[in-house]
Amino acid sequence: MPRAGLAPAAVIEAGAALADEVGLDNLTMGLLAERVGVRTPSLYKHVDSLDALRRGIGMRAKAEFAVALARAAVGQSGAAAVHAFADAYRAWTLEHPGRYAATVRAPEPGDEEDRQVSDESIQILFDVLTGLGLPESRAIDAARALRSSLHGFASLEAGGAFGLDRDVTESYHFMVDALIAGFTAP
Amino acid sequence: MPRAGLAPAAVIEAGAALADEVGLDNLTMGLLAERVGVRTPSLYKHVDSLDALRRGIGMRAKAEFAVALARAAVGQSGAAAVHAFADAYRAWTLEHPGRYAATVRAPEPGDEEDRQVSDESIQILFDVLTGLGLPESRAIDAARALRSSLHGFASLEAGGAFGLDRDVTESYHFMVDALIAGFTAP
DNA sequence: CTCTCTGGCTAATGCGGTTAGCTTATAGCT
DNA sequence: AGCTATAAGCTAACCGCATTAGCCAGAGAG
Repeated sequence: MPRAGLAPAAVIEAGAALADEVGLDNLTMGLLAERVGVRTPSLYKHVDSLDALRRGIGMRAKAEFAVALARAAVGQSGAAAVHAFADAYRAWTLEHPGRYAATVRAPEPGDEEDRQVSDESIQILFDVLTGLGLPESRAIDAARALRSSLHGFASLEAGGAFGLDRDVTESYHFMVDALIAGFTAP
Repeated sequence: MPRAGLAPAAVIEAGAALADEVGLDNLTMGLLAERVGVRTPSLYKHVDSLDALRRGIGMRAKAEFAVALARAAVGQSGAAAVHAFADAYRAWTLEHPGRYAATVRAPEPGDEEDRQVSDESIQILFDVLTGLGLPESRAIDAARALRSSLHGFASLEAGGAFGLDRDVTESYHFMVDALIAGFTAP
């Protein structure tokens, strides 16, 4: 009987791809096993549990997401950097809905590895916002506001909550513009 | 053997309360059955399925949420109305996390009853925003933006994503202020 | 070539949702 | 009050999915 030649990283990667296709909530050990050409129990030789699989997908996704965000914002400054960041944010979530859902889970308390990866995107967000010239005391507020808005928009869009005909991309740009204007207002 | 005297509405209500306690995702037929003092299969005399239960909780919650929002905003106008709306939004979600999670699910296509209840909150949101004197063409954009931001904030806060010490309520007010300023900016 | 380690498999457990089919409390009628 | 039909509850059973136990063989190290 030939081996499938799996490795934990390959299982996580396949899981991430599958999550994008069927949704993180519908990701099942049986489905993933079929995808990688193996029987369900064999997966446990590579991942500890379904929960561990989700954590692995989440950490991998957080790292990929941070790279995409950084690449988009690099070389830009001020409002343009914020827009580039926001556009990359939305594009990535639309392209990788399953991965994105996995990135939303906050790390378990004490999970240093996860916390570190999670902080990467936050750091980029901070860097982008400091380019707006915000006073130090408002940086955290602005970061929370922008993150909430982008996440909420992505979450609602993915859930099909924007029924009206009006162009969704335009609404997105309007929101980001409004936030930038509000951040830098007197 | 005495009857428990259940009714569908009572089951939904108990389910909503239980969802607030354990989280919508952890709401189980067995748990709810125990709560209402009945064996699991007996629940099916009152609700068609777990999914139907969630729909019922969602519709009930949407109606309650709309009432809370309307009550908060009534009699106010302009920015004050928006703040009252936003504060009521956050307070309600913190108080009813399970119910709130149930309100997020978009209605199934063709589910008129659900769609109608879902539209109530949206309508209140529109009414509050028109008080800002927005041009008609921007009303939808602003509604989407505010909803996204409030939902995203609530969602992240519930998920424990705001780790830093900085006061969360202040960040929330900052976000709402920024949006209002941005909406009404030139 | 052999030994060991490890990935893969089958069988089995347990939980959660759901269905089938029986039993009887209770409402409504006479 | 007695009779009956309906419907609420119950037990038994099924199915899907996560997970564990224990066996077997492929592949690399020597």
